[in-house]
Amino acid sequence: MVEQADTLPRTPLSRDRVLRAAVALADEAGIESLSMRNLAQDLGVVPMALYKHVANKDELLDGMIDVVVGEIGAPEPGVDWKRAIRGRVLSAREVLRRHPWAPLAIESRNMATPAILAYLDSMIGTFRAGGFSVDLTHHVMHAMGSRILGFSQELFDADRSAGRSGRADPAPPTALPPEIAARFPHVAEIAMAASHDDESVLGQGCDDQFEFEFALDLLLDGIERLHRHGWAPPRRPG
Amino acid sequence: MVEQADTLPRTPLSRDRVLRAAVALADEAGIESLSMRNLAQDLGVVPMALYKHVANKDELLDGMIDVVVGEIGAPEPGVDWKRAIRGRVLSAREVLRRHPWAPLAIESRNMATPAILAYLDSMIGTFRAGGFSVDLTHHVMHAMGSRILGFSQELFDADRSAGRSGRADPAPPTALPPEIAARFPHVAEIAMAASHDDESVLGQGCDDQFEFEFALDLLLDGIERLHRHGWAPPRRPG
DNA sequence: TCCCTAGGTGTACGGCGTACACCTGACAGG
DNA sequence: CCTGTCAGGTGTACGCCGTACACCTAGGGA
Repeated sequence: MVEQADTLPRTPLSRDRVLRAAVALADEAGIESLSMRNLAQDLGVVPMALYKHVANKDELLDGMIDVVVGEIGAPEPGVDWKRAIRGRVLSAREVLRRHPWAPLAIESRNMATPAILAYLDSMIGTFRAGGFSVDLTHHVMHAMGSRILGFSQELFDADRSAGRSGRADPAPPTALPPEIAARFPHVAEIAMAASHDDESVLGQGCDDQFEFEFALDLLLDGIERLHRHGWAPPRRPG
Repeated sequence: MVEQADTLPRTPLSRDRVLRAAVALADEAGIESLSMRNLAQDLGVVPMALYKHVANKDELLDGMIDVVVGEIGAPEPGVDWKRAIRGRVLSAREVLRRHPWAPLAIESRNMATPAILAYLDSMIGTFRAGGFSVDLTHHVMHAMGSRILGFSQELFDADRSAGRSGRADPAPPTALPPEIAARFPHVAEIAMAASHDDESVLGQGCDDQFEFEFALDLLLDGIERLHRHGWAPPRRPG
């Protein structure tokens, strides 16, 4: 109770302060406790005040996701692609362990936030720099799914977004906006290649079924190999 | 408008009718339109009537998941493990394409529903019958994640449930209840093996980090092999 | 006949997101 | 110094949500 008279000016709200408080609240009390009202109370402010800094709760969630994804460190330079990807994914996982609500939040949204695009772009860049073709990079990104973000989930699964607003969702498959394509060149490259004939944006122009089977067979082949080579568990500390 | 006078007795409600109507509503209008009120209206009944058949909305969701998972066909008998798993997963995926809301619903819940356990048990049984050790089966199930249910997600990820109710969640790691163990012997076997020293139930007694890295390395090794062998895209129709 | 019970009803409560009108204090231009 | 503007915090209110609780009602066994 070091708080002095209520006349002293509280640090003024800002989008950043709102987002950080929201992340903290979700971390501590669980995502289901994150209501505009609770968040406002934490900030010592009336609920409607938040709407001067975020458009609505969905945008708040997007902002929170960006805060979290922004915590994932940059890739260590000068290492081979495999080590780079591995290290980055494990670091992403570490971040998400601090924000257990984040995976579900990420999955339940469109996930085209700037921070996520930047992260994916850098991941794609790592594969490309390792000599992967655009096609193989594309499939491999699908195969890793959200594991690339430290958990597991199909990225860009058209079905998922359909699940949120009925099967209709006749939103036109708008092409990647130019300013996005400019900022995330590797994402753009893959989006281009995937839309080779008619379709466009990620998740629309690429063959979901193909991607799924590609990942599935990659896993099954790996599993078969382990099996045939007589895989045995490493000694666990005991 | 073939409906006759409002005196004629509507088909009486039943848990099954409620669940099926809920699935239909979620399929058609999206999961976010599934409210007890909307569902009741669809059934020509007052909202509170539903509570005579489901305890609450969470239980309703669990029931819906079971309906969906129950739609996944049985494995075709007499084929090798790889073909069996592959076929079953693709059939699961097909089912989930009809219920796009289901993956998120499954992930957001505890997913210990009977139908899911039965499905997993049968999958585990397929691996075991193919000669996989208990350990390898365990890791491989983790590696496939929810892809085994036709989409992607870590099964039994302790972090995920923690995300729902704060980090506390001091729910005791209750051992697999005997009646469950009896009904799902393969699940029980893996749970047993995973709790070799002290911990118990799935997701508690197994080393999350180990499982994650196992899956990650399985993927990376597979990817590396594709890369080294000069993978090229199959000819696409067009 | 009477009562029990399964199952549908009606009302009400507290919480949610947020539209909209309002206030207020800092600051720029005259 | 006055005054208009406007960013940003406030208060009220609306329509949703899940669901507790008391109630009614029809059918069926004792």
